[in-house]
Amino acid sequence: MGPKVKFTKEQIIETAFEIARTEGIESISMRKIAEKMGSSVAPIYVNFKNTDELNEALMDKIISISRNLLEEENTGNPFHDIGIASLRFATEYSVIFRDLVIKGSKFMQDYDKKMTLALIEEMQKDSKLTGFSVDELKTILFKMRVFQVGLSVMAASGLLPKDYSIQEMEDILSGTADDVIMSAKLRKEMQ
Amino acid sequence: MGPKVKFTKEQIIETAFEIARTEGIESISMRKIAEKMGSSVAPIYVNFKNTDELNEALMDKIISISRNLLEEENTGNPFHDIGIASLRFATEYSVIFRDLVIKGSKFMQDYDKKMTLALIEEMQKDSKLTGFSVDELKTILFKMRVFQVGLSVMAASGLLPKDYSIQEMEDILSGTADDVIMSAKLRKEMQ
DNA sequence: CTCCCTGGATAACATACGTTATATAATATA
DNA sequence: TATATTATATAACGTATGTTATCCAGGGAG
Repeated sequence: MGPKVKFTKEQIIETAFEIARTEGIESISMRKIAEKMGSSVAPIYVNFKNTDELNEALMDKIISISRNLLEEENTGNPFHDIGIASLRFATEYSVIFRDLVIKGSKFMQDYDKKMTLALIEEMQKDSKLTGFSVDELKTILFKMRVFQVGLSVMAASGLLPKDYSIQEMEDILSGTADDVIMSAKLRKEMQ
Repeated sequence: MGPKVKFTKEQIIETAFEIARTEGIESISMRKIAEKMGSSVAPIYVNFKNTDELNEALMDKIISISRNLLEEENTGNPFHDIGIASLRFATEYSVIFRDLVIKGSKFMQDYDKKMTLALIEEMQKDSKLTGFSVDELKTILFKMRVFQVGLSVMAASGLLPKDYSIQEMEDILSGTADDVIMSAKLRKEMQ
């Protein structure tokens, strides 16, 4: 064998993530990672074939973090949980969140698609939502997704009032959900 | 005098804009502009002191475009007009829109601040909105801004269903506006 | 103890960038 | 026509990037 390993794969990814978190994904560079670790670029190329491979590993870490955030929310209402998890990601990792938004980001698209189906099923079990057709549920869900994306983007881009807390975001999010649902019910009754 | 001018300031800005529109603001470079114009970088440096000055001119053009889009909407309902103009910008110049969203972008923040005041005044004249306090109007406006940002971002990031038209966006936008207003009225009556 | 494998450092190559110094050529004016 | 002006081209400098070839040194296998 050879000398002791001083710089692990995990340490490299963690360092890359730290740069992404503070300066943005685009400003990651091999030399910058190396400098931050106190090494040369050699250990990076031992662990990763090239930049693409490192970026893939970084995306895996980001996905895993967002998954953890979701699992930490456990009200049993996935509708609510996903909204809060997304808001937390957008506020705690705002730079990365904005980077992902620009990218067109398969990340966002996949995340979205995967959730939609599960959510519709959950909505059908919700007592507040009985009596709606699947199409009506889809419309409600879509409106809420739009609102949640808007709130997340505004949070990550400094477009919210100063000191707007996660709690306030949560309130306005569920408040708007109520608006949408209440109005849908009214429209149904008027028919 | 000297030889005829072959590359004007406007042509340079237009070329930079074209690169921004297709590849993103970040991927503008002096050499790329020059190549696209079929010139060297010299004409650019005659017309602009440096990259910063060119970027300023580019932002001016972007602002002017967004202003034009707004002026093309003329229903007299600024609430509606701003929403549609923003949606059109987000769809027609999606790459630039996303770039501006990331940037934290004074552009968005200024745009936002400037509009809020004018909008509140307009809302007070709206017959559908009589009886609301200023605070209630602010909440309604805020919810609509969030929804509109969300819809614009989703449009620009390919998160909407395929072939989702501007008309459909317009419908869901005004539909949600109705939801929010109707619910606010209901809550008021219940008090 | 010696050899060899391998993690790491160093430095180079190629590329792309902003910027600038210099050269060239075209044109209006004297 | 000659000259001064100036729009443009060319090429260089300095910097940052990804990638790779080469060298060094430490530690287990024989």
